[in-house]
Amino acid sequence: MVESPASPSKAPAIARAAAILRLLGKSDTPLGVQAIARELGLVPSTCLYVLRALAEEELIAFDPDTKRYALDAGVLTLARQWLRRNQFPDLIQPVLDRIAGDFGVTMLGVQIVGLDHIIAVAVSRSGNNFQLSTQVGSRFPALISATGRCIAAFGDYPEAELARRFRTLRWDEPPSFEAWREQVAETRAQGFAVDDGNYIAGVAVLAAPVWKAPGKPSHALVAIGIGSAIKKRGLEALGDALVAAGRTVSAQMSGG
Amino acid sequence: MVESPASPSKAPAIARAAAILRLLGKSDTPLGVQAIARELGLVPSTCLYVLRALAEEELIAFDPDTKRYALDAGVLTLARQWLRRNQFPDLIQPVLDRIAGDFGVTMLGVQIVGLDHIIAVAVSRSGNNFQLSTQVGSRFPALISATGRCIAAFGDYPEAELARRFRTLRWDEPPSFEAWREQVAETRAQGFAVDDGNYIAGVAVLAAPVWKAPGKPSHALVAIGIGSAIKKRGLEALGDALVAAGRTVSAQMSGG
DNA sequence: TAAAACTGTTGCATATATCGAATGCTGTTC
DNA sequence: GAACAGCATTCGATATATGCAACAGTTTTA
Repeated sequence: MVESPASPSKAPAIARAAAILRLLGKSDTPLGVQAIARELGLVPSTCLYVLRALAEEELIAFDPDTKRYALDAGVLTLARQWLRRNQFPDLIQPVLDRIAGDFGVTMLGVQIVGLDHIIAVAVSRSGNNFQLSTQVGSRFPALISATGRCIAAFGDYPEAELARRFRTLRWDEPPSFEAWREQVAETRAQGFAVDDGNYIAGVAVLAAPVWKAPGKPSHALVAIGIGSAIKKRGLEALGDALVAAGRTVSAQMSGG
Repeated sequence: MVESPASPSKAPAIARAAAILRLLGKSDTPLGVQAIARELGLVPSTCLYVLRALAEEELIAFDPDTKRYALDAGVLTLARQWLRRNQFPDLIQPVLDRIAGDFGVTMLGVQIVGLDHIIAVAVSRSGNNFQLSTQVGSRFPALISATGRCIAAFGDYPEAELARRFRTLRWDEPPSFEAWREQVAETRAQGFAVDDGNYIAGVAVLAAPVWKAPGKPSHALVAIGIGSAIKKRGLEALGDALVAAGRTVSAQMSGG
């Protein structure tokens, strides 16, 4: 269950700690030592030491009565510090709010973590649109949906790697790799990507890239809405708005 | 700079990792291996291994060009998971909003982490009140201000421990320990605590405890406002509102 | 009520993560 | 342009964190 990296890490305790944090995050209820050790394939005693160390750092909370462990508020402090140092959420929040309002869509600002995945770092929900719910901190595979086409179009990744990753994706209505490649090419041409019901049936997703520095895009602006509603109001207009906003934010991020 | 625990941990890598995360959080700019090692008193090579492990887990980001490390968005994911599993912020947010609006104060929901410190986990700023700024994830010493009197009043801690901790606090207008003890007694009697300009001159802070389970309070509701403005509208009324809200939330948390 | 099955926890031998010095690299100084 | 100074990184010896087996509670089962 715990992944083994190609070159064995010189600090395995940290990989274990991270796995424990993620497991506790996933779990809806606090877990005991044995349950954690079993789930992650760890030796109970080692697991106990890691848990104690994490509790010492207040990243996890220990309930002496039930002997159960859960995430603690310390992770919040780290997140706040990350947010404080990152201009991207602050920069794009007003942009997201404006586009969400203008077009009646849910807007996301996402950070691109290589070809592996993307993380939502800012969200704006339009009022009239009922919850196409995504929260800050949510993770998605990098190549999925419109954002995926964006990353493929502007990331300059080797074809073979893209194909390999593409096969692992889960869509409501999977496009063929050939169709997808064509859409990626189109994305490169028009500056924004469209996912028309592939990822989630009936839901349209648009995405435009943002660059912190020349090279691969670092972030993306994403619009999500009911497919029919978006198309009625003009898919092009929304796409152009995303591209324009992306350009502005890119300039601000590389300038400042 | 890195604190040495009483009983030496069996997983020191984790303490180092946590120290690194906090250091990177504090820093306004990405740091190199040597800078981190020097600041934390670590051996550079060990520091490097820890950094690589953290980067592998995407808790920190590594810039290959500058060879610098910074917090990564992975910490956001953990924070989101913590928030998802914790009912307290959700429960109190409407309560905070209401009281903030009614009394024109800034409201905080805080989690109590023993006698060591408290962490703000929910915030509501009243519109007309200019920024008495505190953000979610902020940490404060446990015994400071009104919340401190609350913790002392309802926590049943040994007097010596309280006195020891009390001496380390930094106030704008420090009360004497005797005066403080008296205020703690009063807090116990009336159910809420008041800090009238001690912590921050001219600023009044009120706090009422919240219990998840019988024993020591687990959280607190905190009101912050300009002293004169609060006193004009009635300090008692605000205090009673806090106590009532605290009782309601306590019931919901122990019931559900 | 007994005992079985589970839990969290400890002591000890050993594989191994850490340390400190040595290396190669990059940018700076004279 | 050469020597320096600082950096990140590697490498081997050793202190040590880990894995295993045994222990002691606690709840569930017979």
